Amino acid sequence: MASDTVVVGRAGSDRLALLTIDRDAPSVEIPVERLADAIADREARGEVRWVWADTASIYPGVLKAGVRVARAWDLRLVHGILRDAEGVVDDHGLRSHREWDAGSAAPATGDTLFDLGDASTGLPDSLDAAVAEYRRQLAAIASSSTPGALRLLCAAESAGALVAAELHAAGVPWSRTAHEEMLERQLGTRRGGGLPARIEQTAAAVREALDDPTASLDSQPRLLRSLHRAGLQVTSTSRWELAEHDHPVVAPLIAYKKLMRLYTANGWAWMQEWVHDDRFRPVYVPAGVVTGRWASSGGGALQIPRSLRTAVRADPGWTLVTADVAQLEPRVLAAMARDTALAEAASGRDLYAGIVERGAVGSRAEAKLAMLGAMYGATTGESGRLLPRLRRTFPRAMQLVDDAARTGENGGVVHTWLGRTSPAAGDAWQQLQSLASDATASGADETRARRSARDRGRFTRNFVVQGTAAEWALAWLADLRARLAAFPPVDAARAASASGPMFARSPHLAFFLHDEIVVHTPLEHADAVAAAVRESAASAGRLLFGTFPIDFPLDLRIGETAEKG
DNA sequence: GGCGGTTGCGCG
DNA sequence: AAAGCGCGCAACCGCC
Repeated sequence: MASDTVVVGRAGSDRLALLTIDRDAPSVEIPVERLADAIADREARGEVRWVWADTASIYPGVLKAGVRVARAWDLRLVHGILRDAEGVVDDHGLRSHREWDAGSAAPATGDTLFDLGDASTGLPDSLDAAVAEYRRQLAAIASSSTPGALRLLCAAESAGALVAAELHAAGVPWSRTAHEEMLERQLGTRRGGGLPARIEQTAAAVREALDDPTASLDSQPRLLRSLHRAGLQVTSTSRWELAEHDHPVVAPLIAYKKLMRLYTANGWAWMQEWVHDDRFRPVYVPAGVVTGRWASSGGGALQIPRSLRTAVRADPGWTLVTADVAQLEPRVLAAMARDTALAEAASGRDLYAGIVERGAVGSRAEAKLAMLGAMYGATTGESGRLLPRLRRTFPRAMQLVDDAARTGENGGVVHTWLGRTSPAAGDAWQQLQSLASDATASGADETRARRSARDRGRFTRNFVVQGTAAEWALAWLADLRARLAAFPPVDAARAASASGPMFARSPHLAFFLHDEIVVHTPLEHADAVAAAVRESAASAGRLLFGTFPIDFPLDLRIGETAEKG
């Protein structure tokens, strides 16, 4: 049961090469279509870490064959981390190998078979190239100032890439019926050609209030002119500004915008394009955000309105375990800063209530506003006004974010708890700053430079918190994924077949959004899954922050729909 | 008719 | 019109 590392590369147009690098053995060549079998064989014999160029290109085909891997190392994603990592002093040549900077070869649908990178992405695909890059990465980590943390980050990032592919393969169980009922209830009946009934009615009410039967409601410039003609002196057509005016057009116009948003973003056309076989299969993009958060492409997976969660429905005989972390970012901040006062305020309850109890501010709403302001860099308004009180009560936490902001304003880089480093200031930014410090600089130059410095400070301020929260979430996902894999499969007769061959008979992750997960599980496993979700959250906290007393309480529900109860 | 910029709004 | 971070997407607009 010794642990092995197997590097996968290409050995020709239709052959792959597998090399077990910890052993003195030659590489093995197999036809591309044998990869899933080879992986299944090797996984059955003991613990193994698969090293490959790009999980998003290779793993979907493996899953489609009903095979899963326990551990992987994604050379593309790890390269991105180490290339920028401040703690990597001697990079062992890694940074000069720019060919690993190429984007993923994964198509939006993710259903190519075993495509190990190709000419269109520029990612290297030979076994030799993969082995060489893997060795550079290990050496770079080993010689860094924080090898343990970086190794953890790279492993978590790679595990996340596995989860992303698995989430797409399994999909979110989706009820077209529930979705359609919701659309009809909100938008009215669909009519051939034109807009749904309630949208038409609301549009008519807007035109009536404007006393303009032909007013265009979908073109911002034209709508703005119509509003001006009707005596409403707004500078934009946004809901926030409209809501501040008392005029008969305001209510119907806001209603119209809301309905149109639902219709265009998540209406019947969206369902037609993105929901197939009772599953919504978004494409997740690990590390798609500079902070390390995931992005998504296609389907707007990370922007599904909460009102649509009612369409997320378990298969018959199955249920959903939905969990989100309460106030993840301020908790992460407390642990990073070793701010025991903030950690105590967060302990075992609503963190904002804890802040009120400590007397920093008067109400929960104020506590939330102040804390968000501290992490986002508010300077004005209510939020900015409350900040000094937070600074007095939680000086260590506030100093951490203030330091990050100052570093960014001065052109420096910051890093997350595990060592993901923010991008360096660009040439344009540097030029703007040096221009402003020149003797001949105008007042306008100085203002612009100062503003862009502040902008950058707010970015680095938030980077450390958002990025570390993303690391905690990766650890949570990776740990939970392993726990779910240990559940016994249910009878084939009870299979959720639309979840694909790999997940049809076992509890599986179905959705992930920054600090929230949904697990689709056979009914009889629901309680055990809920326990696993809680245990993995606690485990993630220990993995990142050791014995520092910070907890990560979950808001957890078990039920057939993922709607917040 | 394709393409990038702008506006507005959904999510955390 | 957000104030104060990070995203993706639809629709429109002006331009080539």
